[in-house]
Amino acid sequence: MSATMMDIARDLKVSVVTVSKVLRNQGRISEATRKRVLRRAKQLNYQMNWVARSLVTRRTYTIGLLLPEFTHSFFAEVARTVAETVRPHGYHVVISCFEEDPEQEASEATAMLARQVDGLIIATSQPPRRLDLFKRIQERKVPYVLIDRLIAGARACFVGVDNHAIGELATEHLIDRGCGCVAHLRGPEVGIATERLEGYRRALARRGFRTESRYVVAGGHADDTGYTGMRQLLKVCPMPDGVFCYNDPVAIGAIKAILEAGLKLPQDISVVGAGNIHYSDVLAVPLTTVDQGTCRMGVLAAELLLERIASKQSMKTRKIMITPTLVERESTRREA
Amino acid sequence: MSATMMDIARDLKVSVVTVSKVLRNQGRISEATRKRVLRRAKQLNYQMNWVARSLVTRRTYTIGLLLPEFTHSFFAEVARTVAETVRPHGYHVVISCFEEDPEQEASEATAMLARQVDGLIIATSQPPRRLDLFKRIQERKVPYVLIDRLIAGARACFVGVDNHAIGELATEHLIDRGCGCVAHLRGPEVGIATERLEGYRRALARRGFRTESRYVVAGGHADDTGYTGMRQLLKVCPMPDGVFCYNDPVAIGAIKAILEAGLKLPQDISVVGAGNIHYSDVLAVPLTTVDQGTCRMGVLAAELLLERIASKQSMKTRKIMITPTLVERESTRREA
DNA sequence: CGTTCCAGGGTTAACGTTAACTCATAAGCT
DNA sequence: AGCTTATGAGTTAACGTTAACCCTGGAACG
Repeated sequence: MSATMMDIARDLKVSVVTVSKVLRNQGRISEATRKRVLRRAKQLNYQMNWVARSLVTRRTYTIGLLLPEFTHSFFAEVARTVAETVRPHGYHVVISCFEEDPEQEASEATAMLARQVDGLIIATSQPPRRLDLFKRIQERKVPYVLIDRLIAGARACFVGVDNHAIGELATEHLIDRGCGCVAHLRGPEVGIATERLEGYRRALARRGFRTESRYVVAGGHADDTGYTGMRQLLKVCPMPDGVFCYNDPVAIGAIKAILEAGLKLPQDISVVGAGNIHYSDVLAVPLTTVDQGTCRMGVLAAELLLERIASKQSMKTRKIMITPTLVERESTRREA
Repeated sequence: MSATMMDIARDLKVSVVTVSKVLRNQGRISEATRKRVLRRAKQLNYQMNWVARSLVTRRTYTIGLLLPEFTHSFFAEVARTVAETVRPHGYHVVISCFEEDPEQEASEATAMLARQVDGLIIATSQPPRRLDLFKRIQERKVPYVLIDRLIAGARACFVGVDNHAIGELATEHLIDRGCGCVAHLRGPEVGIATERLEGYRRALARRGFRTESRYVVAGGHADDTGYTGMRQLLKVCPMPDGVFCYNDPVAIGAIKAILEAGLKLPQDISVVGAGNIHYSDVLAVPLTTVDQGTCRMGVLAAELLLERIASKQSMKTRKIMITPTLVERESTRREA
């Protein structure tokens, strides 16, 4: 079908190896031969077959990115930065999304290993039910980096954000702005959400408040749970005057419920989200949120993985914790 | 490193081919041998090397998805549905984003071809400056499907939405709702935006209005251009009482500008977007928009590609046009 | 008893490329 | 002249699988 090195070699009556050397700029080749090879390659519209090359070099220059979902803008952002970071190094990214299903996560990871990826970046499902998966990856000696979601006790590289700090930052900001009753719309039962809740608790305690369970409402990842959760909070007496939301989508849902109830932001209730997703600043009420350094996370994970791929012997595992920062917009009061 | 069929064969004193046959469920193998092979494979934690298999079968079971950007939720949605559609057929998806840069598009496509993808789905950059790219793909006889963005005159399969209809639907809806002065925040200089503008013009003409250039403001893909564009429109005299926005992000930006100016939606101005992106219904003012059948687009493109991959001889090219539908929410007036 | 047939394997040669050598030839040096 | 050295190739054998064919021994058949 398409031209191979053998075609070029036959046409030019040289050996395939000579062609290979020219195309890789390796070995000693006379200028004359080099030019002939390159010309013929261009004429035949030659394209290297990476499958064949990978088989012998044992490198695919492909890294696998395993995400819970595409459409969550946090993960989309991660995917973009990872791809951009590895591209200059000649790597490609295969993305797969397992929809928060541990079984699918395992099967997707297996498929990637079978396709001989050079490394993996994984935002693993929570709670991690398939620890055998990581044992298998480790056995194959394929380097991998966990991102965003840590596996407790695993000896693996990790890049994520300090979720305790997120909770503390958001809650203290609300208190600083004069909120005397700060509620929390917490996320699902996963480590990262629990840590944010923990940060919320610590901040309250440090400022002399008690955590009251009626002000902590369980929820999920998406905006619908923020909406229903907020409606629930509005019925609590006394009504909270500040809400720390697990993430921005939840905060968006919460804001919708608040406005629907005829209340004003931030006069009646202040809201803080987390994530600093793209739309959070074009909302009707631009969202005060905690930036978790999404781009830096992608870049750092990618760089860490490249480093691990380059250094054959397993370096000691590293855990990188990004320090979150508060982004003040208009969903929290200005005055103290 | 990791076990190969040869390891299994050596251990069991059978030939590699026997192992291969067992693992593929092909050829005649006695139950006894089959069991021995499978057991040993499990013991060794054997994983098929797809690179080697692909080299000989000439199929990678990988399809390439070439997108202008990840983070735009439309493309993220497409990516998700494509991946979900092809997964049951054993295919994987390699996504690459070229950031609206034709050169990068060409180089990413080349890299995918080199990696021997079985097919390509491309939302090509606009205007398509690298037609040679598609000639090269065609020469290689790799099936491909264009999505969302068509190349004028190309003999290629295509799945997209009827952009004229989007413009007409949105504009007529605004007129039906009593808007006497409908403006348009148009997108960038690409075919798809021009078609929406054309639909806007046609609808105006059909209802007896003239298109006035001062009510058509140029912009881009993102919300910032919607914001600045709307601020510009608000200064026009008389002020429009209805705006058809090129897409939802632009509409979100426009709404922000409108609210900032102290005007009310939909009482003072009605806004229609296009795309029906996820956040459009959780905004402070839920957005009336035109749904472009994003999921169906992904599914149809994937199915079309699979069909083309399956049927070796090139079937006749097909162009599938999705009919958009209006999704009425609260950014347009109810009363006529 | 010879022939056919089939189950259950095995052999050989790819697939397209690269790693690791080897081998002429000519040039440079003593 | 005889030795080393550099140059510009070529040879051979992988990499891990599969396609396409070939073989053997026994059962079935007339």
